[in-house]
Amino acid sequence: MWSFLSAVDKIFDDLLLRESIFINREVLTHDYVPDELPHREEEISKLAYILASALKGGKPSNVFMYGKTGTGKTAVARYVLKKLADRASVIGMNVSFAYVNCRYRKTNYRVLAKICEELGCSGVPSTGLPTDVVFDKLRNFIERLNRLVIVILDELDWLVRNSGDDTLYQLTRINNDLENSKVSIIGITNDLKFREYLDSRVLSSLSEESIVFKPYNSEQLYDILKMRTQLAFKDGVVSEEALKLAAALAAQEHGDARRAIDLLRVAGEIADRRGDNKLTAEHIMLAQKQVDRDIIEMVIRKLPQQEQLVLLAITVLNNGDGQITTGSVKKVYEKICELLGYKPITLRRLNDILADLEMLGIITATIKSMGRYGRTRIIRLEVPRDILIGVLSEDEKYNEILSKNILN
DNA sequence: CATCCACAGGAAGGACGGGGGT
DNA sequence: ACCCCCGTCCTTCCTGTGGATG
Repeated sequence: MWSFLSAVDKIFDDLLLRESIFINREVLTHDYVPDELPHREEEISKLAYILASALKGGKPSNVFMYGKTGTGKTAVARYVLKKLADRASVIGMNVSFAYVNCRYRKTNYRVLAKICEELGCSGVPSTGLPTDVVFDKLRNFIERLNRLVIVILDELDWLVRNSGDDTLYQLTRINNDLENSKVSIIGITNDLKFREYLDSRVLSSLSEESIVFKPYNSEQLYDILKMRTQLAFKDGVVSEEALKLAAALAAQEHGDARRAIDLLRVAGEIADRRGDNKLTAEHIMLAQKQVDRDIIEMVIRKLPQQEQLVLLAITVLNNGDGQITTGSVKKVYEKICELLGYKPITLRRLNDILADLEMLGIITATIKSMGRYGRTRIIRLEVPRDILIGVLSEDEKYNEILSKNILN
């Protein structure tokens, strides 16, 4: 009894006294803008050079920034603009910024509404007004601001793919109707092919200047992690192997710094939870699995019902052998609808959903011609099946479908 | 070499809920 | 109270197409 109690006490003590290995976890979150951006000196000076004309009262050229995810595009933009704002306030100059991530606001109206919000132009509801009315409102507001306005359109490809480039065209021409103010646009995208979708007039005016961001290599990622580690963790808790492994893993993922930092943060959380006072390569390995899983689960949970049903059909088919085609998905999907009592959607809509799932990276689909036997998409699941099953089976009805063999 | 399969994907528009201006 | 506009899903109708087959 005596020893039992003390054992329990020990557990409680451990839990209560357990200290975090973090000193500042915020440093490893996505919104954190570091004071230094290692290995992006060239891009920073290029952007700074372009924007510098603002300080002399000119209108900076519009800039197009390309590069894969996690290559520092957004960080560089934020960093340089922060410096510009600091300098501008010293010399008593007025500059305003509007940052919009088009991935989450991919319609013309929503992008304009967000710009209004960022600039402090009130009276624009989330819906209800005609788009051109919002645009006029925005333009008049900017004119009254009497200053330079820099609009950052991050992940611009999502807007254009979803809603075309009309608003973009209007934005690039807004200066024609402004007397007292000027607008510069910084477009950011990780889709290099995206230029092809743009109207040539929009493209030429948007890419007066362009900056290409190369992926980080393993050593550069190591430097970045090292720097963040010093700010985020207590001294000496993160092992060298852990940092090297995280850098190497992220380097494999097209040199994605965001990924590397995510790995470090999640690994730290795992270590904390387990009460370990050192962050080792093992924690990084665990984090690697966790990070993938988290992202996929979140995406799938947010999918509209019909998209989930289509994904369910693909999951079911993925178990069988043979290629997954649009036709086979449709058959299984309709079977599922029948079993669950839903009204199935048409083939045309199904096509759009498949394209959507592909955009999200859940599947890949390549169009293949079978000659006499028609043309179809060959569909492949791009996420581990067990994760899909894990998320989908949270829903009782989906679980039922997954647990019985509905093929043939 | 034309044919023809099994779709791909554009265009137009409808239903519906959220939210205007007047 | 009225009508208008928007975004989201979805339908209907449609034209386009790579390449094995006859």
